[in-house]
Amino acid sequence: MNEVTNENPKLTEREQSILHHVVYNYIQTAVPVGSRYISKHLEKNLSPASIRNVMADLEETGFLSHPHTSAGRIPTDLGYRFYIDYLMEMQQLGDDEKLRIQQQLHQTNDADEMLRETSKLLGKISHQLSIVTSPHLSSGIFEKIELIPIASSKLLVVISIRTGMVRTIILEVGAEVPRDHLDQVGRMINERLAGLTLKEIRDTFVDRVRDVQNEKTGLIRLFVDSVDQLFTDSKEREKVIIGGTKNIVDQPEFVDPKNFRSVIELIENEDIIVHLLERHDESQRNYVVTVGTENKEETTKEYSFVTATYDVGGVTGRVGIIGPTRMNYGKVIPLVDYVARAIAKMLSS
Amino acid sequence: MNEVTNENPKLTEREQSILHHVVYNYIQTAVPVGSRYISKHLEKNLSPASIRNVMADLEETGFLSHPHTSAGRIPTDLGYRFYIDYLMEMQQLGDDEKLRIQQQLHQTNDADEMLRETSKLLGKISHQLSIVTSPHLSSGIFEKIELIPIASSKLLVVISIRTGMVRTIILEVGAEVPRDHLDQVGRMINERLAGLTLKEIRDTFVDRVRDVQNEKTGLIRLFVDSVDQLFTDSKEREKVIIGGTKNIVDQPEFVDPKNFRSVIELIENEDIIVHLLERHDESQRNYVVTVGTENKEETTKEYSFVTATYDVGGVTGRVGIIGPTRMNYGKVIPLVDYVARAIAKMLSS
DNA sequence: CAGAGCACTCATGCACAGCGAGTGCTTACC
DNA sequence: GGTAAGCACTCGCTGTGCATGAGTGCTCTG
Repeated sequence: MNEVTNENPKLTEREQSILHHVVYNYIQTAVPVGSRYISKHLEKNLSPASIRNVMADLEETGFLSHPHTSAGRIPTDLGYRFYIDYLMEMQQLGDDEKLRIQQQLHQTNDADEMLRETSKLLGKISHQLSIVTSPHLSSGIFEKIELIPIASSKLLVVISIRTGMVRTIILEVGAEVPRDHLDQVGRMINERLAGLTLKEIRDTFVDRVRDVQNEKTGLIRLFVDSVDQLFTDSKEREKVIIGGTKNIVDQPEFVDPKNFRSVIELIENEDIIVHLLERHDESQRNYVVTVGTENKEETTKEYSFVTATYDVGGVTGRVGIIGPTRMNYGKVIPLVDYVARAIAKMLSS
Repeated sequence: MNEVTNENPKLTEREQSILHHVVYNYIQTAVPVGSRYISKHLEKNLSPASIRNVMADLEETGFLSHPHTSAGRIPTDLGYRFYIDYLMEMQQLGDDEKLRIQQQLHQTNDADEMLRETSKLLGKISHQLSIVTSPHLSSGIFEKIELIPIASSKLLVVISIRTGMVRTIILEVGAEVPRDHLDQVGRMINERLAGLTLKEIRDTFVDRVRDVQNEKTGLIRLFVDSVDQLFTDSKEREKVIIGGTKNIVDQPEFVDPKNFRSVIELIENEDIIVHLLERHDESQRNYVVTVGTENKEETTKEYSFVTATYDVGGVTGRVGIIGPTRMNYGKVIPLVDYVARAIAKMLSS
């Protein structure tokens, strides 16, 4: 754990080594780490005083800080960032953990429940809060629509996505629409929307049916009005599964009830999380880590997010964990990454 | 608030009056109440010493206790029970609160979201944890079934309930089944199950289709095998919506992190709550209150539950709140009751 | 530039005292 | 016999003072 793994721009080797130790130890113990301690554990023998000099430099550069005069140093968000990018070694995932994850995934074949349970497990293994979003259907490709009358004024709309997912919505229709007319409208929609993604449909549906907009039963008009409801996964708005609250409160940061509040705030306010996940989604890389203030939100400025995308034929979702910035990134990142791949594999089979 | 509202068996009028004061004040302040305080506020002038005597009696009978020698008295579960049954006055619900509830209910027409938001509001108004269960379909009456092929090996089953609710399930069928055969099977099932509740169907489906069990495509066999999945509301198992965590942590009992843990335990372990709600369901009365140890569960022995049923044409669900035994029953009970009625009205329209 | 020495700063823990709320008990009164 | 007054006692809570120790910053020397 002491080698510097990657090349990097700004810091001398000694500075890096000491920063590494500070971050590593602080992550393990949650106690500010002092010069004496590092002096003892550093392979290269340096006196505490020398180390203090380096530390002071690192503090000036913005990688470290200390809570009060006579306390050890703790990493700043910038310090964590440097640690993650250049110093940290990924920890291999244990075989037993892999096994637990696989078992959990195969325990049920209800996708929703699978995600929920996996979320719980993720929380348990990482001792953090875990988040899982249901697959976004937006980028899924439309296969076909079916219209089934189920009561005089109710219409069941079934939309199939190419990967095999299905979405059903109930619409209120003004008056009863004859079966053959329904079939006819259905056929027409199927022809016009074939091969598009749901997102494309949302954006262009009005144009695509403009010529038939005034069709007699008002059905097309109803569809136009409900296009958001129909082609937006209702789950997208709210369905972020949060689990593992029990685990995160064991973290030493939560002896202070103030932090307690903030985590509950986070759990209740799913919007914040959804918002942040969207930003993660824009990234190209497979997994994304944001540290503390890097997520602009005030509420989350003391938390880090590690998320990864799972992709099932264009339909994607996210899994990840949330925890105090002082988190074991080296362990959590491979874990999240592994779970994401496992879910993708599971869902595509 | 000082009149004794109901007749009751065991206690003298003075004892009741004092018990009333102790419980009432403790609910308001969360501070053990002493004899001196009561002496000052009691309309009938009694010295602290006399009140202490009565209190000692009440303690012996099991209605009061005190945490340590030099502290005031706090009610036991039994004390709360007596208070609820005989002493308490119901508080009228404020017009503004009624308004907020009505507004919330009409904000969306998605039933699930409506319940979720109402739960949040209930938590906010009561400053407690709120629980809402989705309607149990079990006692709903089957209206019709429809079978729609959506992919070569997938079948969408749509089950309508008389009150207008609809449940959709996707089944994997071994091989493709021709459309006309599907229709034929659908018609048959519709005939045989008409007018039954889902629960009855679950219990007797096998018998009702025994004669056609070996029909060529294996469709009936598939239905028999999946009867639980088809006719049990998937939501029944898990769908209890818990909201208002943010509010309950403001309660003074949660300055102790130990209690914090227990409430999180409760939230994560929905099973416990579901289990308790089942017990509440058996009650005949419209609303049910259980205090502390009255719910046998170890985890909930410091919490009280107030729940009420909402009933939409035989399909029922529960709404309620959970909080420390020291809760404002006089306010919470009418609130829960009102919300239950409002939801029922909302859903049946 | 490394390291030793030293003064200084704080957080933490502990013991101790004082306060005040409240009780229980005894005794006196009507 | 119920009511009240007096008094000693208990116990939690708070504030203070003090010792401890970890850790720093700075300076000076090799």
